[in-house]
Amino acid sequence: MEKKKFYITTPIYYPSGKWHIGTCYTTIICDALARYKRMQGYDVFYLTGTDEHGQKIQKVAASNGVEVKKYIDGVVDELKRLWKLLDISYDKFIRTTDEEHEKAVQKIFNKLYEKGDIYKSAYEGWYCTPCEAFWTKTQLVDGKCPDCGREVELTKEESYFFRLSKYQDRIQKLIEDDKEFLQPVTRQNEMLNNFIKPGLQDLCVSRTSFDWGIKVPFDAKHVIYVWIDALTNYITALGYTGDNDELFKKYWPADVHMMGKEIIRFHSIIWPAILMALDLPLPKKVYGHGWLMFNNDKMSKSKGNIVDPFILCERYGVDALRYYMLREVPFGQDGNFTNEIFLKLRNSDLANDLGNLVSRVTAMVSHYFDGVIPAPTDSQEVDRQLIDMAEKMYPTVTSYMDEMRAPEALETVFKVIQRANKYIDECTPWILAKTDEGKERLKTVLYNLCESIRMSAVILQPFLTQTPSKIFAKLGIGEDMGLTGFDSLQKFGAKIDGLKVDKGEQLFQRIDIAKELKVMDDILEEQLKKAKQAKKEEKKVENTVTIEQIGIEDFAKVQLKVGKVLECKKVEKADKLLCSQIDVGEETPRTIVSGIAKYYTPEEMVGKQVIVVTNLKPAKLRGIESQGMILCAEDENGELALITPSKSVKAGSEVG
RNA sequence: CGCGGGUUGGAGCAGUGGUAGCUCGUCGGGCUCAUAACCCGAAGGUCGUUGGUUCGAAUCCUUCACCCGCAACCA
Repeated sequence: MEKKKFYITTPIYYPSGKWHIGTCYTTIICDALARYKRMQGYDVFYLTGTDEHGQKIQKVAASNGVEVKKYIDGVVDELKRLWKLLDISYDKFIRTTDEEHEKAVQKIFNKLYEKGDIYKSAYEGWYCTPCEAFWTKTQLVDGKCPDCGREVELTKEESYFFRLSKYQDRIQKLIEDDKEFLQPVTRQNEMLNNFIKPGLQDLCVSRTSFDWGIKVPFDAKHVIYVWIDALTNYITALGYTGDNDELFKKYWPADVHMMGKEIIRFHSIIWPAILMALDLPLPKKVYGHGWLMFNNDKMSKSKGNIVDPFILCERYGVDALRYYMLREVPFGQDGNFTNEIFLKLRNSDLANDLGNLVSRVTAMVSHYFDGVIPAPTDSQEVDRQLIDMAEKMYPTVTSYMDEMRAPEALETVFKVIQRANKYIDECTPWILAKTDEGKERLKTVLYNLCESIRMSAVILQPFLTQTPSKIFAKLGIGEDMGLTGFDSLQKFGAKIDGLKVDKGEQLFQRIDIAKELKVMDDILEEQLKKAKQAKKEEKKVENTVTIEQIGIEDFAKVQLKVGKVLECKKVEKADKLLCSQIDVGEETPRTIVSGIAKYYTPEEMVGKQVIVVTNLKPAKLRGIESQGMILCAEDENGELALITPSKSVKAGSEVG
């Protein structure tokens, strides 16, 4: 009989900067799932890769003064090194710059074009410059902007569009009817209410504003935009439209697309629509997991609040990191990463519970039976509980893993490990060892312990990649003995007696948490400094490269005046906007809307002197016309600070 | 009233109508095989607020407050 297949994917990552621990999270979950399924006998295909096109990459590479492909190659090499370090068992690593992929994307684009699902059009809209909005003819009121009532301009910009609207009904039905498709369920309503029900717009799938991408096959001016370029990797990686599409025939549709919650929208709406247009089966599941926060703050490259996974692995081991990721982030919710919890978890679960259990058991086998695992002789009621738990472990873990609940799966295993520790106390081997009668009983006790450890190690293999084999080595179990596969978990009582244990080194050294925390803080601080430095450099480059010098006559075009805030209130339904009445020395005060509500309260604003750009074209913001702009300084974190004259100056005074 | 989620012992969470539970931390005890580990016990909560339904509400309905996502907005 042919093996059942299992196709699992991570998103393809964007190589615009350094890799961090959040990137590892998705990939490690997928890896555990992939390994789990392999051990269950599935024919698994695990895909990951990188999304390498787009304007941003082009820019980043330019600011580093490197050729684009060269720059990406460097970052991708680093990523592959990271996956190697973390024992990621992917079957294929796809890059959107792979020739195969590029060809396939062009074919797909063609196909959709021929079918009529991609069409060339223009933003044949009437553009209202102040509102920065396109309107269709029917939306116009008396031929003018429905928002601000001003003249609009007929603008045309050519683009290719994907007929997403055509698939609206099918997508809605998919999400409403197939409860398995989008997980977790809470996301289903979010998608339906926010995006699908309001109506899906056709999607612009080409750009002319940059050229780092795959060309539209029949119109070289246009570059294919991310939707069709990136999402299709899941099928092009299998050879779809290629010379050899055996993999595609075998593995598609995907069993799981795993991803962070920020991109489920694209995977649950756009991607299925593309597949529908191609007449291909849809993936069985799109799973959006939560984010891994760092100290309850969103991880971000620019903030520099990232823990370098290379450092973590080096200092504390791959398994410690894998364990954290798989154990700590609950189903469908955000998890939190802190150095302290990381170290505590490593100490308590891995060192104290698991490591120490293995130590004490192997030590006893060595002391009392010359290192040879004894055969069990009798069975008592106390043994029952331990054996029961060990036997139930595999079915329980399986049912959790089927729902992708690694935290609960691991919890199940560690319950057995804890039970084994308790079992030792209940049986008091050190007392048994003192009498002949006791020693007979001790054989059974130690056998039971060794067998529990073996079973736990077997089941831990998809999660931890180093520890289980170390445990097998300690128990004298070789790979070819048939004692390390899932089939050996059906029954407690494998033939391990007679094997020679080797106490060897501790599995996990305990860590002095206070001391290590300090070390990590220092490392982090170092990183922060570097991040800031890098940011500065970037700014410098920007300033010298992209900002051209202007003459005084250009500057004179901008009219700046001192204004005094008379009134200020929040703009309803907008959490960034404040609306102020500002006296700039004119007859009536001006109404100015600014995006500073996060940093200033209306009360604070009143009475303040500010610098106002007075000859800026008015713009309508949230329905209020803003007649100018208040100047603010913005730091690298995006924090805003008002610019104020250092002395009180008459309202309306010129600035310049 | 844009959509959705949340508010439970010091911390992090589980618990959808019937004696309030888990992990960590704290305190006390036990043990010595083991990595100062392991095992046992205790303290600690009027389950955000208001009103209601019910024999009975953390759980259902209602009021308000605060927090967090997403969306919008950010000249």
